Amino acid sequence: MARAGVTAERLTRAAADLADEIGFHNVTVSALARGFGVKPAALYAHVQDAQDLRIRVGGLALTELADRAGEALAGRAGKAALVAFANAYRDYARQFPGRYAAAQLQLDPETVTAATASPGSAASAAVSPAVSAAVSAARRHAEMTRAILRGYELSEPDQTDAVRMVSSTLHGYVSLETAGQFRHHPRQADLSWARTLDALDTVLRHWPPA
Amino acid sequence: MARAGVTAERLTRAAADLADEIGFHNVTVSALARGFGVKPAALYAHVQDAQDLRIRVGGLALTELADRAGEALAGRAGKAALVAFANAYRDYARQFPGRYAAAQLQLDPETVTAATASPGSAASAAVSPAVSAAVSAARRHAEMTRAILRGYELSEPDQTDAVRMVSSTLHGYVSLETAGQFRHHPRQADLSWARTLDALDTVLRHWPPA
DNA sequence: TGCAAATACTTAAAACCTTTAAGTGAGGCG
DNA sequence: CGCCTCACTTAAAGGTTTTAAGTATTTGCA
Repeated sequence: MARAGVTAERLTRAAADLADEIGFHNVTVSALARGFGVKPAALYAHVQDAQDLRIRVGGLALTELADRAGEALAGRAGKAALVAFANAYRDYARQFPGRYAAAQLQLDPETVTAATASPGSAASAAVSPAVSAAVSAARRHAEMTRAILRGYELSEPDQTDAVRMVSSTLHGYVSLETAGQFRHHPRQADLSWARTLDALDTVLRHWPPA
Repeated sequence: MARAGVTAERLTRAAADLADEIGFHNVTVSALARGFGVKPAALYAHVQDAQDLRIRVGGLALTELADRAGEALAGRAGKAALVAFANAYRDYARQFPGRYAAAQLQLDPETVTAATASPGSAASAAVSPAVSAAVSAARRHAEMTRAILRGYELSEPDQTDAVRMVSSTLHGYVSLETAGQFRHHPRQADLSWARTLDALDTVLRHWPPA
């Protein structure tokens, strides 16, 4: 009975890799156990349950994505920052579709609120560490998006509105593109993407008054 | 052995209702059978399999959404059309979260390509009718979005790029909002939504040259 | 060094799920 | 009236998650 050396981290990474191969929603505890040459029940020593595992993969993806986006942002400002950030985002989604799907995991609202409310408080003690990690990675994304907008001199509440619009457009585009929605028309998705970023830049420079 | 009167349509509607209640990915053939007071195996007389059922729900949602969007669009042009269309979209997603999730179902690319290539051809005969319905409903959405842009006098390929940007922004916003992403900040999601639509209108009126 | 405690893994089992195949009964139609 | 179709049931195989209890290995400490 040689030990397989399973840990929560290795499990999460294996799940992420598997998700990129066969699709996030096809990843099962059983398949993962097979990959480690171990019985399914063994995994429950490292991970609370299947949902916990999924959330960990989501957290991993959000963290990796934030790291790449952060690198892309380094030393850039204005439109260059926007474009580099957006491309990091899109490239990641195309290279790691399973991870990207995991990052979009809809945590149930109450859990998110609890984790957001007061980190380290009694209320958030009930929240699993995986959820906290995912939520804090999501916050990093929001902060980076806000950092990009510093180049556009928007003040509150316009800045928040603009952060939401930029996030929406980037996420929406990548999401629709990977869903194959842009394959109905011959226009290359790369070109539309470039023009969409041009348009975002334009509207950020000329943000309409309320 | 009284007949329960199950049909594919009733099944689809029940699945959609259940999805709105308990979440799309929690809908099972078994739960659905229980709702009809019938054994799970009975449903396979009306529906190919679970995936077929999911695609039907997606098609139903896309169709309902297209109907509402179409009504919202009637008699409007320019920004009024954009706003009415966008609100129809967002309202639907908030009122029917399970259906909306079903509409986002990622059909696998090859299937979509087959259904898109040549409707009614030998190639698409292999595609299930549910897939065809979903794909054609998706096309209706694209056509309506294009209709909105007629008010902005964009010519190809700008029009296609703009269609993609608008779709992305609307879908992305609704998707992030329902995922609870906008709850981290006190700014009301309704207000950011209105400003996002203002911004979309602005950029469509001043679409940047290539 | 050697023993005890912690822990990685197995076996076993319950409770779900999907799906196919074969059988039964009821309703519609000639 | 009898037959056929078709909605539904029963039966069964095979997959999944998850808990509980047992076994063996590694760790850590005296």
